[in-house]
Amino acid sequence: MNTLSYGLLGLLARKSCSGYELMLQLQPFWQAKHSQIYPLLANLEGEGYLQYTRVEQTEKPDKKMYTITQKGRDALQAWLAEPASAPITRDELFLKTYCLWLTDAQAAIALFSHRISEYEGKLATYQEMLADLKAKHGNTVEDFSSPFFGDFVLLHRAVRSSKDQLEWCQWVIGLLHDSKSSGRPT
Amino acid sequence: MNTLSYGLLGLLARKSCSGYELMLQLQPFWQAKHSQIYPLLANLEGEGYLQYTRVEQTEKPDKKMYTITQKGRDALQAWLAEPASAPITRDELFLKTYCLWLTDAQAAIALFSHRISEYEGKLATYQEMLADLKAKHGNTVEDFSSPFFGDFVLLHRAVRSSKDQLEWCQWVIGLLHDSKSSGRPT
DNA sequence: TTGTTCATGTAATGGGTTACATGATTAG
DNA sequence: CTAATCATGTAACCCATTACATGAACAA
Repeated sequence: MNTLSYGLLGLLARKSCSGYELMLQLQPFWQAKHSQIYPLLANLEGEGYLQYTRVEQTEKPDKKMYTITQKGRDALQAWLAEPASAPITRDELFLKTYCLWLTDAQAAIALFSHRISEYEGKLATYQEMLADLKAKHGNTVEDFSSPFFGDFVLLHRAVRSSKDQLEWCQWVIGLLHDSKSSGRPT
Repeated sequence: MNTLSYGLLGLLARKSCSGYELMLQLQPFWQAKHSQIYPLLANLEGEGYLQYTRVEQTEKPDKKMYTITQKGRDALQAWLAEPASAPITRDELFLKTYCLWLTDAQAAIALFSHRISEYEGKLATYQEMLADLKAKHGNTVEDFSSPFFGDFVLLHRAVRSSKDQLEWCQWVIGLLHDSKSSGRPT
């Protein structure tokens, strides 16, 4: 059982979903393509952690609705009791930053500007999601026995780290401008 | 050519190193085991991006010192001109946070406390590294044509995001305490 | 008519970890 | 005596992405 499998169980512990829906819900906090999810679901079903029923739809393809079993819930509980392993971050921008001295100021600024425009969009999305959550479940988000508590703190994390990354990029660009004008007079 | 290969070229553009040294230097910003690095180095050497000489040592095993070639430098330059792809983060704590409602307050607090103690150590390490860098190269760190500029901004990033993660964990623990005492009176 | 959403799957390939393998020196 | 550091490599496996495959509805 790998981490993504537990992630799928965690989503299904809230409500039954199709593989496609699971993929969409998972996106913000764990990247995974459908080609990885479908085989895992089949496997989890084979091992008795999930069950599914085929739902026929008109005007849309049929889908498989997966439901967690008691065995699945037990496995989730056991996993939750263990400490989370350290996060893995792989950011190409870190490696490029390490090589900045090999390039010129314009190219360097372009690298960080590109990252800024990427993250401005992400930040806006997370902020909207957080506002929606507060509007709909404002009274329950701070009660940790509600599933919305998890959503609430995760969205806070996403907003926070997006802002942090943006600020860092802007700070670096500022340094690059200073270095360009004072360090190398025309 | 994958991202890690460019990372290795980036390290070797500063100074010649053995595979073992590359592995150690890479750790803080890109996780990679020696079993991944050695074959990549052999491949880069075969393609003409690197050269190596065997260095015999007394009291220590022999090592291969790799040096970047002009072809390697050209490849690095071309890679630097392209925008960095979006970072990938996989944090098991996110998935467990999503499932917090399934567990009790003590277990939840334990999860975040564990993460805090992990990151307190990391933060201290990064802060030390940054202090050392400033002590040794204080005058050059803000000149982007110096390799120390890259080190400087990367260490800033590491310190920043460690702090951000710690603050988030502490904030969540605060909410968990509040929820425990006010939401569920004894 | 071209692209997007919904919906599921398999196959091939690439990226990354764990385990296997060796061997000397040094610190606890 | 055991573990860690230095030093290199291979093999097996797992995890993840890209590409292949199908097909209907709907919007630009």
